[in-house]
Amino acid sequence: MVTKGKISEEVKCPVTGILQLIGGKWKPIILYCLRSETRRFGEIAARIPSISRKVLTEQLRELEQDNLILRVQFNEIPPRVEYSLTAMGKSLSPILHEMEKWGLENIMNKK
Amino acid sequence: MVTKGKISEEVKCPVTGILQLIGGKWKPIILYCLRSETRRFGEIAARIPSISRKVLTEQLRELEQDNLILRVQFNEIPPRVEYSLTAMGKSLSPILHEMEKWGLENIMNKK
DNA sequence: GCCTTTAGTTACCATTTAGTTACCACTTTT
DNA sequence: AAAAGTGGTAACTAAATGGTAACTAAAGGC
Repeated sequence: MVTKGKISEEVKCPVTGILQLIGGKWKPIILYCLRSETRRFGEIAARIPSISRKVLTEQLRELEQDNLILRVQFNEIPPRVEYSLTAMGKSLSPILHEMEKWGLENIMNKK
Repeated sequence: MVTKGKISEEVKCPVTGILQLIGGKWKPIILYCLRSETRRFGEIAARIPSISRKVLTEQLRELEQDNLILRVQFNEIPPRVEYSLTAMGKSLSPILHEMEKWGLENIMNKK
């Protein structure tokens, strides 16, 4: 148990704080994928082919709990679930946009 | 072995690419810590108290290999090592700056 | 009757990442 | 003689993350 005491000490660092929300391997990509559109579970999975459904489910749940995305479930058969960004999720878009820009400039045209 | 094939397919996504460089739990904080100044190993460790020396060493090595930071070793006794951002590392600053801004607005004044 | 579709859940295992503890080398200070 | 200071490394353990396979629901198609 290291965390409890240290977090409060370190949350002087705003970067540490945000990493607790979007610091996972997949979360920025998921948010990036939802940046402009509401998408169904299957659509997200199709756009991020290497994520497994289980992990996608877990990550979406965490993002939902952190109030970054909204999950709307339609009780139909077959089921339909739509995900979209909340206001807080949308407020991350400058970060994602900078990441996208950097990626385009530094990775895409180098390979 | 999943990666090889999928990476090339997915590097249409610039966010995926950048996450391979700065996606770890500590890397953004380390880069943020070096954003304006050259710092010694011990200084970085002091500013990020909950990271262990081992993990800090590992992360610094990876950042160095990815050409984001520069490591300069002075052969003195006691030894001195200075880390600073490379041009490529500095080019990440808009991202770090947006993260810092978001953290300040959304986390710091909420708690 | 069985397969398909969708968005999961559950159980279980493997891999990756992170953390702890002890220790080194070398000189100066106490 | 021993401790302090610096930037680590090695061996080991723990935690986080990722993956697979089997299962669910209800209606439609063959």
